[in-house]
Amino acid sequence: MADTVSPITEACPIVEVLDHVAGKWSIGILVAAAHGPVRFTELEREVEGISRRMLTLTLRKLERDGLLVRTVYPTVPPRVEYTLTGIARELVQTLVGLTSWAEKHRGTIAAARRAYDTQRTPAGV
Amino acid sequence: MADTVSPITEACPIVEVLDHVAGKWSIGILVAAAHGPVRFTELEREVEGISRRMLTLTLRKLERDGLLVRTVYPTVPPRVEYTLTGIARELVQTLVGLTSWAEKHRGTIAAARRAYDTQRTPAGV
DNA sequence: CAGCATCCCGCGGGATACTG
DNA sequence: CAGTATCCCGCGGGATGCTG
Repeated sequence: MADTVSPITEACPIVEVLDHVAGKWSIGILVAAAHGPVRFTELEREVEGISRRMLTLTLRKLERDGLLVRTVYPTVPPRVEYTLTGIARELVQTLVGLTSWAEKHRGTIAAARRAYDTQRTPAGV
Repeated sequence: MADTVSPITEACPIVEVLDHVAGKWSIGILVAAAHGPVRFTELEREVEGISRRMLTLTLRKLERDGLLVRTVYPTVPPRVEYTLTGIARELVQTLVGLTSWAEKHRGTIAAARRAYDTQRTPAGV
């Protein structure tokens, strides 16, 4: 997404954000991890539908971006905890704005879609 | 992205937002169209790197979601203008928060990445 | 428990060519 | 000018199985 550097992507670092947050599961994980240190299996349960593979990959990505801290307790069986960093917490805060927008307009958008679809399919195709 | 309805996606309409805004070009187009009614070819130039195909597809999607209004002037040659709707304008406003976050922390994130990569590649692999 | 490795498939999206 | 249509490929991500 940030491969081609265009004037717009330069002026618009939103693209960068989306890169960190992209993928089907990043945000879900961030939100799920927001309520405190959380273990791998906890996340696997809370972020419903995620596969073990994608959980691992996404956690690594978030850790690499400095959004998550991974703490390993060398016990048997192993215990690993993930914690949001400060900037990740800020990010989650910021996402609340988006949430509000979505909640506020979800009805409007749904209606717009139906209108559009009805218009484009007048007869019962 | 919103196919499987999980407890989290229910409680977290961010997923919905991202669905409207998903894709490589949606946000770029919204931003480019924010400065007033804009024509197809204008967008093609301003959103650098976009193909005609993806421009069309993304415009249709945004129109369907009620984020963009498409106005056709039946002249020769044809003239088509795209305008942000109110909710799209609100959305763009909201995205500013994300922008700020990105600008504020881009350095930190870049550093985190380098640290992570260095750690995982100690010798000169 | 918390992973990593492998196989596999769908679809987002690029390149290209044609049209009202 | 503003699209549509077709072909094609990479990669995000699901399923499954193995390990320290």
